[in-house]
Amino acid sequence: MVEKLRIYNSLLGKKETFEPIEPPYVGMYVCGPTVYSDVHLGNMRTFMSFDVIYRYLSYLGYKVRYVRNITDVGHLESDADEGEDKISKKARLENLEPMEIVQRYTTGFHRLTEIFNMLPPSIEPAATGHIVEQIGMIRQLLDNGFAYEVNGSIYFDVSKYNKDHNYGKLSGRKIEEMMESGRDLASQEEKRNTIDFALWKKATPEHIMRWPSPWSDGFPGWHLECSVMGTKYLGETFDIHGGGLDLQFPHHECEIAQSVGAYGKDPVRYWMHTNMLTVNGQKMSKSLGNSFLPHELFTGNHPLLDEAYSPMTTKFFMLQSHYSSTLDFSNEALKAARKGYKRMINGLRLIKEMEFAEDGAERDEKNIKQIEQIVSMCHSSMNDDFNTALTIGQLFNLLKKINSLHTGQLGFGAIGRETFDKMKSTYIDFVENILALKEEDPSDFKHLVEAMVEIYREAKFRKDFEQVDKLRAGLKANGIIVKDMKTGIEWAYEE
RNA sequence: GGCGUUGUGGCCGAGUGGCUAGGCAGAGGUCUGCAAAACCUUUUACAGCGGUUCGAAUCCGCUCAGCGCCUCCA
Repeated sequence: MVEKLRIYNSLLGKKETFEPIEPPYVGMYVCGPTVYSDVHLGNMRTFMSFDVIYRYLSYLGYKVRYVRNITDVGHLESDADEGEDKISKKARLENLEPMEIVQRYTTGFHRLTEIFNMLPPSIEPAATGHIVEQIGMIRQLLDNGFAYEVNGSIYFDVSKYNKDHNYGKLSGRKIEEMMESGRDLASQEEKRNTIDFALWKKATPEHIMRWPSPWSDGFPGWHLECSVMGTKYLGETFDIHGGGLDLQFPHHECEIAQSVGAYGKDPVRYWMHTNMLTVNGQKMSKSLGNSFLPHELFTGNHPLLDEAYSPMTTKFFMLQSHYSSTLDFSNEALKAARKGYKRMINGLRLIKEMEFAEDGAERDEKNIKQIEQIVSMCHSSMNDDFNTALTIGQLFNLLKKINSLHTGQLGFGAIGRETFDKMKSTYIDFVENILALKEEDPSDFKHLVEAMVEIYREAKFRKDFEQVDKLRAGLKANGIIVKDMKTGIEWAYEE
């Protein structure tokens, strides 16, 4: 491709040409889920977006190491109710071991990624597996004078850091303003400034998840795990760091401060943030109670849903917007997406079966040029900050040509073998490998069998034995046997 | 309150200083035993008011409305 990949970098607030630090290698870190409850659809949107980004980077030939963590340290619910963390709270409610909670929801999350046809990341590190490294980073920050200890807890000294560095450069904040607007909460008494954040918290007696450290039995601060694991697996400076827009501040801002404070280097070249999924214009979130669980969507079992929507319909719906735009959920939009998805998949089935056949049609330069242009637009759309929405539009344009070819309205000879091959590989690559949409079988195949058996009954009644034999053979070939019994005609699985 | 961000046709949703986004829905047509699919054509746009410009929905200003972050959050 002539055109180069451009990425919107949150750090600069503009798109820039993507240049990896050490091509062809690319390091990408994405903040993964906190596994104390089911991930909801909004969470999945982010992971799905980065799955497509991962796939497209690979498609371009980059060797991507994709790290997506699992946050399994129960961080504090909020600064207000200090002492209890999300995971141990959930464990207490459900009468389970904290790690049982972690295991359950991690497994659930993994199932979902498969259902949505996502690739596993290269490395999926857990925060609890990196306590030693986190303690190490805290030591480094203490040595460098950016952290201080109070009663066994360690805090990051933001104002000291800000003397020589710019705390707030990612989220566009000014430290003075934040210090004024900081909230007056009990847990902040230990901090020198309200904007300081915890690197290590001493555990209260009832806190279940705890580890020994030089300062106290306790647990690491939330922001630390990403800094530590990103550095460990991708280096002190790596290419891409992604996550939901709601992590931009304070989480990502703190990550930058920690890395710069510890290693003196900016950790990330390109910061990418995915926007929120909304319901009736409001952010979907667990705390607002307006979140959809994926299975609620798949079953239609939710007060706001008219009916069920399949995983691929959902995925298509999400990919029809750009990752950096908010996307609002509605039944109408989902229904429209379902039709669009099916149209696109029908096209995939067609083109996969289609082979070039010289039919003597006259070469049609206009059509060739159109197809070439659409193909190149597919690439340039993705190159333009992974614009899946535009890309899908182009694929539909390509689909028109495919369908015309299929119905004979456009001759193979008109476009020639070369253009045909390009069209075919582009459509398949983009739908199947980049957007990663796949065919969904109609779930109730039993209805199909029942319909066949009904035709069998009628043929038998007519004594059309040729038809009867054909139907029986067809079913048997698919592992279904027809049973002609005195009491009636039934079917069963072949034993 | 501070900082952002968004406002596109019946719905969803891209995009852009002048060149058809696309999907869904609607209308007409081709094809067809019927139906569907497919293909072709097609209607209703860029929140409001000003400004810059040969030309703006696209840039600037103001107004209105929504949303997000500032607290755990993808």
